[in-house]
This record gives sequence, C-alpha cells and structure tokens, in this order.
Amino acid sequence: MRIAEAALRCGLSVDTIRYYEKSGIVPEIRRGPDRQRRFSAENIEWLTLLFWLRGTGMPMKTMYRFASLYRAGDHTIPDRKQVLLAHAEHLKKRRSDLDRCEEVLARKLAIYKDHEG
Amino acid sequence: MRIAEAALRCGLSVDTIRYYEKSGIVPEIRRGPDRQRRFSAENIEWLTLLFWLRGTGMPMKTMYRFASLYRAGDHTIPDRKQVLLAHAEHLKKRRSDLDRCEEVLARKLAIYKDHEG
DNA sequence: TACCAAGCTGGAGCAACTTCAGGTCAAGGC
DNA sequence: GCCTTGACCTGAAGTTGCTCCAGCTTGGTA
Repeated sequence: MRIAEAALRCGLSVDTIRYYEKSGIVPEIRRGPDRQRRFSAENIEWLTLLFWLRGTGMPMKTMYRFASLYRAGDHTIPDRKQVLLAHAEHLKKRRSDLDRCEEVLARKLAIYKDHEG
Repeated sequence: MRIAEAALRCGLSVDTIRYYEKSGIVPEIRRGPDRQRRFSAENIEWLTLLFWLRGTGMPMKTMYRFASLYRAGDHTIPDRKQVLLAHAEHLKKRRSDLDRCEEVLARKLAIYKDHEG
C-alpha cells in the first residue's frame, strides 16, 4: 500500500506520516524498487495508534520513547505497557477538563440567556 | 492584583497572560503608576475562561473573534453565544475521541496482558 | 514520445507558546 | 544615601508539531 491509501486508513495526513517517519517514531517502513514507501498492515496499525495518541495529547517525545522500546525488542513490553497506562491516566484528566469546561460554558451561556442567537 | 497572583488564579502562566494581552484576546488590562499590570475581577474571569477554552482546543483566532465581539458591545451577545455553543459542540467531539482512544489503548493493553509491569 | 498523477526530498512557514537577555522600579538592609 | 533583592517589564529568539511549497523522479497511458 502506498502513502495516500495509508493516510486514508490511519487518519494522519501524508505529510504527517512522512514527518513521523523522519522523526523516528514509526518503525521500518519498507521501500519499493521505485524508492517509494510501501505500508504493511503493521505499519497501518502503528500509525493508527499514533493518530489516536497525538489526538489525545501525547507529546512526540513520549511517542519516540514508545517506538524506541518497540525497536529494542519484546523484553520492553512491560515498559511499553507503562507508557500506555500512563496515557490512559492522562485521558482521565482530559475528560475532567472537558467536564469543567462544559460547566464554565454553561455558566457563561446562562448569563447570555435572554438574547437570541 | 499583580500578574503573579493573576496567573495563580486563572491557571495560565505569567508569560501566557502577557502573550494573550499582546495578541489582543484580553480586553483592557489596566496599568499602575509603575506601568505594571493590575488585574480586575473581570480580567481574572476572562483569563479563566480563556484557560478552559485553550485547554479544550479553541484556536487563538476564535478567541480573538470572541474578544473582538466583546469589545464591540452588548449587541454582539448573540454572536458570542454562537461561539461558545460551537465550542460546546466541539467538546462532544473531543469526548468521543477520548472514548475511541481508550478503546484503542484497551485493545493494545490486552495484547500485552501476560507481561508484568 | 509526451504528458500526467503520485511520490520524493529539503526547506520555509505557521500556531501557540516558552525562554532569554537586558532593563525598570519599589522596598528593605547597612 | 547606596546597594541589593525580587517582581515586573519589553522585544526577540527558540521550541514543538505540524503544513505547505518548489523542484525533481518515476510509472503508466495516449
């Protein structure tokens, strides 16, 4: 699979995929004889994970650490697990931020209540 | 109130407050005879709103629009209401992103299930 | 053979901060 | 009276994470 289709499947843009590869947070994207990228099912799996991690605020540094652990082999699985568990904790924080922001908006909107629009 | 206390109260950093003022998204911060900023209760209210809006992903452009509407007077209240309602919609989208990311993490973690850590 | 779409690289541009260098100003200590 | 300290100031440079662009290659079609 080429980069355009990969982008459609994982949710990232073509440019972002190239940028992520250059940044070393996507392991081993093969090249064809034409020097163009060919994406495997695992590549797509990985990129899709990155799509969700970045969309929920994981910094590239952390993604880089995750990718490095992956490259280091199976014995790093406990560490990788920790990275994902820490992010799951972070999601909780984000959720409570959403709750709090909703309250703030509701309060503001209540003040505007008598106005049309 | 000076900038250090204002930062503590609204959640933004001192630098971010200055940056926001310079960007024109905070209406009228008074200065003392020493040319330093003095924050009113309304300033804190406003900055606190900005804190929550940025923390949930509102772009500066939109904040700028909101501030401009505010400066233009009470007749813009319906428009301001629209900005906040649109952001409330955006929060829903964010929430479903969190849900989706939690699923993805759970799936990954399940694969790692037999490893300690 | 000429052209077109899709892909490539390196580099510039951008949003939203963050950090830094260098300076002012009021208050407290000697 | 002077010196130091700490909070604050400004303008500018640096950082992160993309996003866009110019100019080139390559494979397929007419």
